[in-house]
Parts: sequence; structure tokens; C-alpha cells
Amino acid sequence: MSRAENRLETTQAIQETARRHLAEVGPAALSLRAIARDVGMVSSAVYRYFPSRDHLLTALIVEAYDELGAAVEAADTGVRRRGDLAKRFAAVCHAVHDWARAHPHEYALIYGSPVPGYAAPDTTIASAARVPGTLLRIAEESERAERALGAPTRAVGARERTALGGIRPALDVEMGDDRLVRWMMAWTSLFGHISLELFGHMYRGVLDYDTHFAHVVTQLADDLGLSG
Amino acid sequence: MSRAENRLETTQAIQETARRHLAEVGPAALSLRAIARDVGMVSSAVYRYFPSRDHLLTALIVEAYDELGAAVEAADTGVRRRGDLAKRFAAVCHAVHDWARAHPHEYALIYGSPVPGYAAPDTTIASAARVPGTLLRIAEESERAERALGAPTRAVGARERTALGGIRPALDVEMGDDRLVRWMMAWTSLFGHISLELFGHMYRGVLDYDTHFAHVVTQLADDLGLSG
DNA sequence: TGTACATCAGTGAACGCGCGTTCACTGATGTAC
DNA sequence: TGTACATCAGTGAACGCGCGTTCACTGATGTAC
Repeated sequence: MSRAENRLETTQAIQETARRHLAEVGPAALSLRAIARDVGMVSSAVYRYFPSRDHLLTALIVEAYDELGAAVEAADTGVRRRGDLAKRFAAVCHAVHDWARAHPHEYALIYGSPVPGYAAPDTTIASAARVPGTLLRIAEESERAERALGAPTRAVGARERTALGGIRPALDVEMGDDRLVRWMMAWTSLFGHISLELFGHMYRGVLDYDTHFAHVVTQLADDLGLSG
Repeated sequence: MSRAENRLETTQAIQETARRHLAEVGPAALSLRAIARDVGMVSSAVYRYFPSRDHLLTALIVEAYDELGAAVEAADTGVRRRGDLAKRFAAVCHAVHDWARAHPHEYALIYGSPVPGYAAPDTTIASAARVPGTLLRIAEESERAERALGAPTRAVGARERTALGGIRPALDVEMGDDRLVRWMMAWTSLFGHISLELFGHMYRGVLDYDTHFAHVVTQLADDLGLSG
């Protein structure tokens, strides 16, 4: 095995082990020494691969965003009838939900509490943007198709229009303010739902998470005017 | 000063200091020794007041839930015209938002990632239920007043009805499934919005958090049929 | 094809630090008679 | 009002443990001629 191959393999071994540890102790208590022990090397050797604990954490964050992003993009792309926006939206929502359920600690790492003392570098931005980006692509299609929203939306004033100014540059289409607002609400609903569910706030209230989630997703699709 | 007064005062001093530390290092890294040092006593003395680190954490969690709960209840009660449900709903939402902005770390403690290795005891349940409870009281009023929902809701099937079975016991009124679904969605929207905002996911996207939040709240009130 | 040198992975010891929890203790505050 | 005893707060030392990071080093892998 070449040096380069070895390097790649060891880097991955460290990252995988780190990820396992993350699930057990959380990001704040993630320990380089414990990871090194588990991989079977001495703690100082890890520094040949990651210059510091924070760099390792960044790698884990990027990995999580990318894994989720890939799952979501694949779910969208997997829908044959590209014009069936309700189906695409549902596929995306369920992909986020499924991934979060399968990887609760990775989800908590990127969508839960920020890690104290850690500032995510700009490297993470592109990966973090994949899910919102996928949603916006569907939103654009609904705008192009001139679909009417399923839920009426209050008139959007100039201030609210300005408030949403940071999102417009990410859009390829001139989108109505009312539609954009509804998509923002769908986005917060989606992640709010998943966070409240995963972090235990629905416990004993909602008795069947999957059924309820599926219902909410179809409702959101209706509100966005995607069904029909 | 009596022994009992002293005890209360020291307990509070420890808890306040713990809370300050929480804001700096997060729940996972909260250190009894550091807190003791800051209060001006030896670390073992803390054990006269809290039997373990986890008990202290529980106290902080209950405190946070109660503070938020009290703020939310006060906001609701503060609305004179009890029949103005839109105003009550908005007051409640803004109370959550304001409190979260003022106490981001306490918010993260209760609505962010679960603390690894910590299991919240049942003691926290009553305090945690205050915000959802306040929302449900408003929901009940809207049911009693037979307000029509502002956003149409897809027919709720038997399975979804069953899935929401855990919430019905907390209701004093027989509530329509469509309304209950909308209130669940409002709840997830509210906390999803706040979490995404506070945890940095709206950064550079939404340019004016307060304006956007206010707009969303009025929209939610519309959807719930509270305005009018 | 072989040799000389450079690069790199991994070692092991060390630095300086912090942690939660236990325990025997001192001295002050409270209580019962 | 005074004395004897019980309760309690806080001390300081100790146990056993873990952490991130640095550094001089050995030995293996790669490269240039």
C-alpha cells in the first residue's frame, strides 16, 4: 500500500472512530486521546492527520452536512416525474427525517446547540447550503409553473421583503414574496418538527412519529400549492 | 442570618454562578469545581447543596423551563381582551422569542441537543409543559368560539388521529383533528424558527430577524383562524 | 539496479492542567431541658 | 438564663482519572541521480 493510500485510510479510520465517539459523548466531550486509543495509535500521532481537535470537529460537521445533503439531493433526483413537485417535496422532507433518525447525534451536531468555543469556518457553508438549496430549487419550479399557494398568505410589506433580501440572490427566478414566506415557514416547520421530535419534546404527546410527520409533510405541500 | 436563610442564599449563589458558567462553556463542560471556585468555596462544599453534578444540571433545566414558562404565561395573561386570540397568540410567540434571544444558552439547554449521558428526571415534566399548555389554552378557546381555520387542512385519517392521542388528555375541549394538526404545526414552526435563527442557520439569509419573525407569527395566527 | 538522501508516520515521555467525588475534621449555629 | 448535646456548613487532603498539545526520536517509505 502506498503512502498516500495509507494516509487516506488512516484519516478515514480516525474520522469514523471520532464519529462513533461523537454519538456516545457528544461534541463537547469529544476526546482526541480516546479516539487515538480506539484507532490503535498514540494520541500525538493524530496530529499528523488533524492539526487540532477543532479541525477534526470541522471535518465531522462537513461530513454530516454533506451526507445529509447527498441524501436529500438523491431523494429529489429520484423522483422521475420532475413536475410532480409535491412528490419531490415529500421525498426531500422524508430524506431529512430519515437521515436525522438514523444519525441523531450527527443531526444534533449540525442542527442542535452550537458547540461552545467552536466557530465553524467558512468551509462548512457550501455543505450546509445543500438542503436549503434543494428546497429552493423546488420552490423555483413552483414559481415557474405559476402554481397558486394552497394557503392564503398575508400581504408582505416592504420591511419583510427587505428582511428576506439575503435569500433572493440564491434564487434563479423572481419569486413572489408570499411564496418565499411560505417556503421559509415550510423550512422552519420541517426542522422544528424534526428537532422537537428527536430532542424528546414530542414524547408521550405524539404517539406515532412517522404517521404524524407524513401528515404534516402532505399538509405543507398543500400549503405550498404543490399538490395538483 | 438564620441557618435556613443562609442555606437558601448559598444555594441560589451556586445556581446563579452555574448559570453564568453554562453560558460560557455549555452544559457538557459545566464544572462543579469551577463553580465552587467562583462562588468562593471549596469544591466539596457544593455537595452540601447539590448531591451531584447532574442534580445541579436538573435544577438549571427546571429553572430555565420555569422562567420561560412564567414569561409566556405572563405574556398571555397580559392581554386584556381575552377574546382577542390573535393578540394572545402573538404575545406568547414573542415572549418565547424574546426570552430565547435574551437567554440563548438556557434556550439551547432545554430546546437544543440533549446532554449526552444525562437523563432528565420526571421532575422537569411539569415545568416543560407550561409553554405547550399555554398554547393549548388558546387553541381551546378558538375551538369553543368555533373559529374557522384560516388555512384549509387536509382531511385527517384515523391513523393520524390516533397518532395525536397523547395530546387529547391535556385538552379540556373536544377539538377537531384539523385544528389540532394546525396547532402542532404552529408549535413546530415557532420553535423551529427560533432554533434555526438562534443556532445560526438564518445567518446571511434573513437580514432582519425581528421583522421576519413578526410576519411569520401573524401568518400563523391567520392560519389558525385567530385573526378576525 | 543501486545508492544517498529526504520525507513522513508513528512513538513515548513530558508539561501543565482540570475533573467528580469521598472522607475525617473543625467550628459555628441551633435545640432541649 | 445557662448548659449539654446534636446538627450542619465548610475545609483540605486525597483518590484515580482524563485531557490537548509539544518535542526529540526511530524506522520505514519514497525519490533523484
